[in-house]
Amino acid sequence: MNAETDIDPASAAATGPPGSGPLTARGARTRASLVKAARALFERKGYLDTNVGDIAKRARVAHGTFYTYFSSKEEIFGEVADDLQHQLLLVAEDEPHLPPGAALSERIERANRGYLRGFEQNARMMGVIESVATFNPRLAAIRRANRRYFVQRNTASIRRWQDQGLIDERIDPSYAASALGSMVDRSAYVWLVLGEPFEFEEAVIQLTRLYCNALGLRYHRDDGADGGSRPA
Amino acid sequence: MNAETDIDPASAAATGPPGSGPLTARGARTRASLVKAARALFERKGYLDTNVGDIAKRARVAHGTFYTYFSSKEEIFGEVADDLQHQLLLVAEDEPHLPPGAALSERIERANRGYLRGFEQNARMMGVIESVATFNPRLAAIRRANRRYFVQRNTASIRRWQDQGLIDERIDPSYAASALGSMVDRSAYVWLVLGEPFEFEEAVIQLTRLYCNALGLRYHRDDGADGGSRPA
Amino acid sequence: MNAETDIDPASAAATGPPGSGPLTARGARTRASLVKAARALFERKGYLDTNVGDIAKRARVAHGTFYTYFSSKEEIFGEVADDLQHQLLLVAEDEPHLPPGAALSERIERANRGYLRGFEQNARMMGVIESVATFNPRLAAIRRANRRYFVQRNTASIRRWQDQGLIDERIDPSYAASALGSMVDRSAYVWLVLGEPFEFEEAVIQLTRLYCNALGLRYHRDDGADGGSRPA
Amino acid sequence: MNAETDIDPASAAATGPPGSGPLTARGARTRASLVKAARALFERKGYLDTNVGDIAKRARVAHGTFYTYFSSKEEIFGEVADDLQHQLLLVAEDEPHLPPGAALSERIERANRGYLRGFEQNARMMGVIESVATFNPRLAAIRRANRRYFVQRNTASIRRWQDQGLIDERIDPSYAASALGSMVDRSAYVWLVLGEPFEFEEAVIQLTRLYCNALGLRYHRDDGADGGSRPA
DNA sequence: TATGAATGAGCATTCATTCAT
DNA sequence: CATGAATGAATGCTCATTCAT
Repeated sequence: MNAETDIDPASAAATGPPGSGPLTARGARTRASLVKAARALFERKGYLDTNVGDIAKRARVAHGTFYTYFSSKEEIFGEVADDLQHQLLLVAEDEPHLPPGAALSERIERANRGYLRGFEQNARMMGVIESVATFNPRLAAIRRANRRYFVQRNTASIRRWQDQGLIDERIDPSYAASALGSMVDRSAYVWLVLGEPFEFEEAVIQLTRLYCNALGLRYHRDDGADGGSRPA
Repeated sequence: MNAETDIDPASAAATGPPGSGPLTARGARTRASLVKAARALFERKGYLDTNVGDIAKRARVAHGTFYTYFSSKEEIFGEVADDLQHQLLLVAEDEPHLPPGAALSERIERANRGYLRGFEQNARMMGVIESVATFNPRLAAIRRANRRYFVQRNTASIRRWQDQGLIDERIDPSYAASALGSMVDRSAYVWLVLGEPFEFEEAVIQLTRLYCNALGLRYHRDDGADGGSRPA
Repeated sequence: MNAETDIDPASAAATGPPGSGPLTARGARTRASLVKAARALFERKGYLDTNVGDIAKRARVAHGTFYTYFSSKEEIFGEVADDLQHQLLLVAEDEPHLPPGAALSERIERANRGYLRGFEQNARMMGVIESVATFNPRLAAIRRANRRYFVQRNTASIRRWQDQGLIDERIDPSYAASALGSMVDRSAYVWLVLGEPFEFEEAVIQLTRLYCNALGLRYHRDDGADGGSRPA
Repeated sequence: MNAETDIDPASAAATGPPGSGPLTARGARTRASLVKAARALFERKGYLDTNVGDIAKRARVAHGTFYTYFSSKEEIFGEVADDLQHQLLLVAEDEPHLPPGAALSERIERANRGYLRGFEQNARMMGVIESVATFNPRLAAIRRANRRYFVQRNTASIRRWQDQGLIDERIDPSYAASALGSMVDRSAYVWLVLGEPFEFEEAVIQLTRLYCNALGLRYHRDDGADGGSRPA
């Protein structure tokens, strides 16, 4: 639902010479160890303070070997970010499936939980990706495109719900999709990267409640109460 | 309302000798031109791509003169960010005042408009500040503290509104303050820094509607309708 | 980070090439010592085997200081080559002046002697310049332009001599200027750079004889003989 | 006549184990494709910008395979230069043979035409060889030896012609051989490598005229005129 | 023979900061 | 206060060559 952190999967695939080509088992091992080392260092020291020499050293290969597989620090960062994106999707899909007739609010809750869960498991790296996107034009562009995709998807959903009379008709779907996406995104960042204290399950519930309320959708948990979004 | 971008005003004042205030009028002028040059360059090229030499050159002073007034690039950046913070507050206060008995939703709308307005007038710099906060620990700490302050204030407000029976009682004030603050903050960033298309007034209205709805508060504009957050 | 390509209109104007700008006496000294060191190293080790670090070390300045005055190895090489060019002209002008009514052949001899003399005094560097011109497009372009200038000048002279009936009328002035220029140029290179054995005065005389003969011009030295370019 | 660009044929043959000749047909093919690829790249990008990896890639063999056949980039360059030398000689010999009693000037013209023709057909590579000879001591030494050989041969010819009373007796045979060789050599380079405009046949004629004139030898083309090298 | 992974020395360049004048 | 020269550590990247398979 909120995945503006995606790295365009195509970009990595399109990577030409250095990363492509046939790989022997040995080469695959070396490459993997470089990626692993890079991720560890990016997480610990951030993008700027990680240098290629460090990555190579940690992967126990010669400095020059790095360039057998990647043409720059930026490129290996893209790969790490890409890998992470896959993990995020997997985690989100791993959430227990809902019964066929599940309420809309339950589906929103599930999506929020999935997103937070994925973010939590990769919090350090998510923070670094966010950081890099603020000063690296290429990353920024990918992020923008990704965000656009998700916002459009959510815009369509919201519009459909409106047409079905499920939610507040005064809401503008695209603003709502954008702003509520920002809410979830940023909350995850604030809690998991900046370290603002929170409790996971409660966060999911509150986030979902705010989300549903905002749309004008009922959301009730564990009680028979109406749970209307208006007091009294 | 959303001002996690604040730079602690104390930080600049706390700096030691090299950053100490200028005494002569000439010194004041030099210092001001450095700050002005720095801001222009930070906006155009970002923090990383701006170097001290450029700042001095643009301010038409010798390279070394920079260090008469600032002990580092980081310090002058803090000052620029600080100046900007003042502007933001001034802009927010400049919003037309509401009549004494104005509705809560109107106050929220005013705050959102003020925040967006201020952000809009300094969008480039806001983007750069956000960026620097992602990789500079000192900036990040200041930002965290600032955000904490605003979230706590809003948490108190929300709690009070709950006590007064104005809003959804199932909402947790601190989560709501945090998440809704994130929504407004991040939306401003997405629209004004990342360039996602939006229209100012509509954005204010929609943001306010989502905000009020989320809290379970009525918000109606230009019509006599109930404006309840639930459809039908 | 990715904006080093920006050219700040103001800064560029103010900066100018690293080599320009105001120079204090100290700066002038440092710059001169860099140029001197560079020339010495270029002569001894050639262009490719001379690196910026060496130049700085020999000039007894920090590595980075080099870049206060020159933006690259290529640039300082250009300066050294330029200086040398001035020397060459000075040397050529230093040849004893001929009496007003001197014969054409004497003027050719004087020119050849002047050229060889200048080349001899800077033989090492002339060799290096020739070398660099073979693989550096910028140097090559300058050389081409330079050569064009001299060839055109000589073409004009030859044409004039032809009009005056002084030389072989079947000669094409531009081919002659080009080819005879090549002869003198290359001979100097072969003798003074490649080390092919020769004796200075004899070389001047023989070169001039071949030159005059080629043009169909009489050239006699120190004797009353006819000195016609044809035997018997 | 002018072939200072020769690469000593012995040099390649003298190379040790790594460069030893291929034994199998397959090896011969691999080796040949490496040489072909190398020549293509040297011509297109010059010596310095061509790297072993590129050569191997273009020859469609593994990087390491290169070293099965050549011990260094320098060595394969020597081989390419050597091959070219053979071509040059073949081209020169391919010039139509002269009748038994042909005039000296005709023989000179034929030699010049052959040299220019060969040079023209391999201009790019000739330029690269010239370039490499300026910074590679080994190539330079080979070139010097080669040039010495041709100059000596021409010196002997000129001396013989002098003894036969065919040419200017005041000419020093070795200076003349050297300088006139330089003239032809360098003219070919200037026209065909540096791109100075010229027309092939006219160039041959003018070069030959200058050459003959310089020696004090008659040279007339297509007319019964005397063609004396002196006006009037 | 062939492969292609691995090596690691080498180098130009940047830039925040210091310091002598 | 101002100047601008000087510093030198830091780092990404190249590429000829070796080596294990």
